[in-house]
Amino acid sequence: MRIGELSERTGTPRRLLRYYEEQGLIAPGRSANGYRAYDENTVDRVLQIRGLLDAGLPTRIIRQILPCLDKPRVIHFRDATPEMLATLEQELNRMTDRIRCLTRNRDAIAEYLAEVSRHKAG
Amino acid sequence: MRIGELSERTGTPRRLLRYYEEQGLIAPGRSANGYRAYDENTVDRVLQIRGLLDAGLPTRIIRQILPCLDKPRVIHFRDATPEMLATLEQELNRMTDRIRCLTRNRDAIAEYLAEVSRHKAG
DNA sequence: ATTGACCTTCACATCAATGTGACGGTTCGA
DNA sequence: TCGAACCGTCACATTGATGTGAAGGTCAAT
Repeated sequence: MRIGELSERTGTPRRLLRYYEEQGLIAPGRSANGYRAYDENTVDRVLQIRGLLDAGLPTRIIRQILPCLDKPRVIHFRDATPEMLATLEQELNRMTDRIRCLTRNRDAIAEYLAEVSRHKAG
Repeated sequence: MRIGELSERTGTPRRLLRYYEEQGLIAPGRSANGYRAYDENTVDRVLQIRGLLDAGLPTRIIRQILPCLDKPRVIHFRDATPEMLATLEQELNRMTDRIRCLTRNRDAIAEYLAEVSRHKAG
């Protein structure tokens, strides 16, 4: 598919699709006329990228973790350098921290809303 | 305490502590000489702010949700306008989305690391 | 063949979070 | 009283993610 369709299907401005490519997050082919050619699973990948960006990860990190998330999992042991593994472990920890923080605060908001609605009902 | 101590105890540059204040996230008093005076629980508040920022929330949103998270919970019903409640609910949903995304990807990284280490061991 | 809806690259603009440093006042200990 | 280590404001710079628009190529339908 071309960039317009991908943009529509992912709700992502074309500008950003090109930006993600520039950042090495996606790598579309090119058709004869020079247009970018995306395959079907790029849709999911873009959504995944956007989710991670929205969760505070910078493109630099996303670029590093994306290859580990491909299904079916194929491990390129060239890439699995000790530094890379250390980075991954560190990011994994940061993600866990984020999850904790988000969960705690989300639950607090939920409690607040529950209490407000209890008040209105009571 | 003054800004230096708060900075050290939260690992946050002074510049940012002033920025958070400018954004209405913290509101220190002032001592006679004009120095900012923070009380003890500002430490936790700053850590909470940093966590939320790191998880992708903008200061604008953090400013809105912080008052709902104060313990002990005191609901200022002036603030609980329908629009405010709608915003909170929406942010709650976005946070849930983020948690889902982070959890999924974190688990995938964990699996990847497990597989690599299985390979090294095997 | 022209129009309109695509696509391309390039470049400058914006916004939020953060870095950095200038310049000056305060406090405290040697 | 001097210097070091704080603090204050102000302001300009940077970085990453994004907005926007110009100038031009491609292609399908009329």
